[in-house]
Amino acid sequence: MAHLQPDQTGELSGIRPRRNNRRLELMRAAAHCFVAQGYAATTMREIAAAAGMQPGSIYYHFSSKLDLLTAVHEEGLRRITAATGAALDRVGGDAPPWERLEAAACAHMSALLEGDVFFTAVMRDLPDEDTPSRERVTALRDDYERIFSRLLADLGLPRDVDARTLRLMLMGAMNWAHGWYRKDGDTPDAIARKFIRYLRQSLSD
Amino acid sequence: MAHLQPDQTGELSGIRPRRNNRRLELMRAAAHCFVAQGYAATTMREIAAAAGMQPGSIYYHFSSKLDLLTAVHEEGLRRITAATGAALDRVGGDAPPWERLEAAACAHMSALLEGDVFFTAVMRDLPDEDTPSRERVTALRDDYERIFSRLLADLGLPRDVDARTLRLMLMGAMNWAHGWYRKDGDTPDAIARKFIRYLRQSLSD
DNA sequence: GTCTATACTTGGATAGAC
DNA sequence: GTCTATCCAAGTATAGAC
Repeated sequence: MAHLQPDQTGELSGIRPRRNNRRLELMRAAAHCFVAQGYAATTMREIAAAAGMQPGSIYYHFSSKLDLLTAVHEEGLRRITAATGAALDRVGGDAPPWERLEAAACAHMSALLEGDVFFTAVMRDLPDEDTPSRERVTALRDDYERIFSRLLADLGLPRDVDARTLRLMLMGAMNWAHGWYRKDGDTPDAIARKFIRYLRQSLSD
Repeated sequence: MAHLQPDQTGELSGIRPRRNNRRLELMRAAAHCFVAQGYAATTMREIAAAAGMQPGSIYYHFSSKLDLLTAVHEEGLRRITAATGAALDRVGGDAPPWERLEAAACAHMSALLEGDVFFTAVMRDLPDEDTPSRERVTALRDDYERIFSRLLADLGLPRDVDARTLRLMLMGAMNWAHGWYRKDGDTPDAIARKFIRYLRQSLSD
């Protein structure tokens, strides 16, 4: 009871930030590889090299490659949920609904395109192998998407607008951007604001 | 000269539809595997089994796994370009621009979600390995995307709308749909029409 | 054109020293 | 907690018969 729930990474919660230090480095190295080449194409040797350790050493921290992928996804989803929530807190609960949606979209795009690799890894390839751990990841995904569901519900959309399809449309547009985003073009925020603007006028009544 | 350009698949052009018959079956089997699991996770043995042949037999038709992927992508891009072009012909060159865009979006979504697997394989994972063949695939991709660029240019958008970002937004929304589409929900056409509608009013000036 | 058989390489994972 | 060494399975690709 004294320690609450010891966080798996020791980073988000701020509790015990130094313990299991290499575990998080390992996850970050893996996330980089997964983003660059995809999960299946990434080898444990590559991950080990990226983390500056020997392949065998990975298995002290993770029981399998799939276990490592799961950890990366959980971390990524936890972070993106926290980042978007923080952005919403910053803009305030009584800000206009479209402004709140824009804030969330900006947070999502910044995280996906310029933030930590954990976010990006989540969107690159979801673990399609049927594993017990997949349920947890799916649950976290659902939690995150619910943020956007609520924001859309608050817009007071016209009755002939299907909020679910609209949400999937927006999320698809955002997530696909990691395939074409270039650092010398629009910033993630600018892209997000354009997306919202292109939807806004037609639907705000 | 008599045969014009002998088509690589013998299917699209209508010339010599029976020759190299198994080659196309093989490509289709491979496309199925690539869509289901991704390129890297797919093995030559699986492809062979799906095509009803022995692993070694593949190499009579294709020199490598990457060669097979390239062929699948080229075929998919050739087909989606043809299908979208045909849909535009059907709706007519002097139809209203938004109607033409809708027709193209419907063709794209139908192809991606319910059409031949070749289309879908193209969107699942692009060949990121640097290979000479990648240039050809990229060129075909560019050709296809140019169709949408032209359609958007014809809309006569307000000056403060960035046509490129709008195109990428729409393409992202569409391509991401293959991750959430269910046969018991909206049809591909219905989804495409919603997407277009949610963009239309705000932007038609 | 397809098969069988197999060469050769790479990958995930383990064992045990330190 | 990390390393070295290694096992074993699985992968791509080839050779040659039919």
